[in-house]
Amino acid sequence: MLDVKFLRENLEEVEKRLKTRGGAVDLSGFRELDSRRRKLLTEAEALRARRNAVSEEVGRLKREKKDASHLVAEMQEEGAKLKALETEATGVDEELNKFLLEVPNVPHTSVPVGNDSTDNPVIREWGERPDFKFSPLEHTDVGEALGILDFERAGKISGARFSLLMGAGALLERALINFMLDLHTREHGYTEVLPPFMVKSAALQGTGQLPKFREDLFKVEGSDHFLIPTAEVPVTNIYYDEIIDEERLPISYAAYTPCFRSEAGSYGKDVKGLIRQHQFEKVELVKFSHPDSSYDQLERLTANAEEVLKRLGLAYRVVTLCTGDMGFASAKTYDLEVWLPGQGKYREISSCSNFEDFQARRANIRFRPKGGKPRFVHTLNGSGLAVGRTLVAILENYQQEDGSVVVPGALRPYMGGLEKIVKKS
RNA sequence: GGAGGGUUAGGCUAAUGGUAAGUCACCGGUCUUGAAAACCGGCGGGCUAACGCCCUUGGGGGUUCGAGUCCCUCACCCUCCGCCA
Repeated sequence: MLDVKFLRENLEEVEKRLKTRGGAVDLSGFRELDSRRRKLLTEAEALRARRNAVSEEVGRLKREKKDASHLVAEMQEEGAKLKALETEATGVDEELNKFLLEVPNVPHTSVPVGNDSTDNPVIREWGERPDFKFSPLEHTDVGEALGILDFERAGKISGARFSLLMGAGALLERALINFMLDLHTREHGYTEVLPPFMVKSAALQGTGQLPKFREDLFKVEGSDHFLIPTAEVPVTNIYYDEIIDEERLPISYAAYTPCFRSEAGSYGKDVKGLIRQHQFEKVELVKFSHPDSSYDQLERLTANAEEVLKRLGLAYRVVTLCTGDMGFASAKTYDLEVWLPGQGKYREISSCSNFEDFQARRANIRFRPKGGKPRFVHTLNGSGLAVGRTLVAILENYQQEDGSVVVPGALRPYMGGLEKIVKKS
């Protein structure tokens, strides 16, 4: 959510910059709503001030055993006026709030202007793409041939966009989770968190998924619970409505969770394989930062996610999302894209964002500067990494001509020393 | 599921229906060579150039001239019982 005062004072500039995100941005209603709200507030406050003064006078008269009935009668009338005014003010307030909750974050000045993913500049590349002496298969073919991936049977159980990992496939997934968590907690200074996998709507509003993106979520029937679309939601909301001691910043958390997404509107996209699922596993990195250093923290967080790919020996590139491709709540986002030889493309495997105070304002997460008033923190997060897609990358990059898959060295300690996944006879 | 107790500002804690008192921590100041102590001030949010004014006692609603306090409702926490991995 944007700061009302900031919006009031910079409306034209904000509108101009939000337009670069593409889509419909209409802030024209703001001025009217804001001034109506302020006018009603002033009127109601004046009435309340009078009521408070008169009530005090009534109390004084009663204590002195004097008659106060004329004042009481007067206030009974005034009370009705005040109530009407308050009802109207509450209405306008709700309208303004509803409006503000749907306004996206303002892109940082360093974000390139562009329309879509084709305008995202590549800022660095790492690693060698493997050179195959044969035509590399997609991960679905590799996995199904090895008997470690089963989409048919997953379909019987849960329908489309679900998967079944068997044997070495399930072990590989578990190894990746443990490897990533160990790397971030032991070497990058993150504290491990295992949060709830269901959250209430207030938490989703805090991080920005609600109210605008309800259709992307799975909701539990008959209660105010949603399945988390990412660990960002429960982990960022750990400090919902809290004031954090300044000395504790930055706070860095790493969390493994499954993620659940309805993928509404993505029909026909990535229908095959593990790339786009209703349920997938992810290790997420979340930071709470002092506003002065949040962009340094974004660089560090991104580097921490990249380290996973480096240790696994997977070629990747880093792109800066242009204004038209950024998420709703983000001020700046880097995507990590891993090379998938089976598809012959780079595919997103991590998305690292600085939300500045956009989420902190919604979730009321503040810190107290030395001797000063509480200020909003900056929140950041990034995948470190999407586990399912990492498994895809391993199957495609480490596949052998005989159909086996070599286990990257970094993962072998997590797989009982297994060096190669082969078909079980 | 049943019974009882609870939720007040960063923490802790008070307030016969009369307009949120105190305390600890923290910040600033006076004093001091420096520090501590002591004393003074500040320490939830909004509006205002300022003086001030308004809001804030878990959420929502009601009664009342006036609600932390009374009533209704919801949420969460604690204790006990039942069920349960």
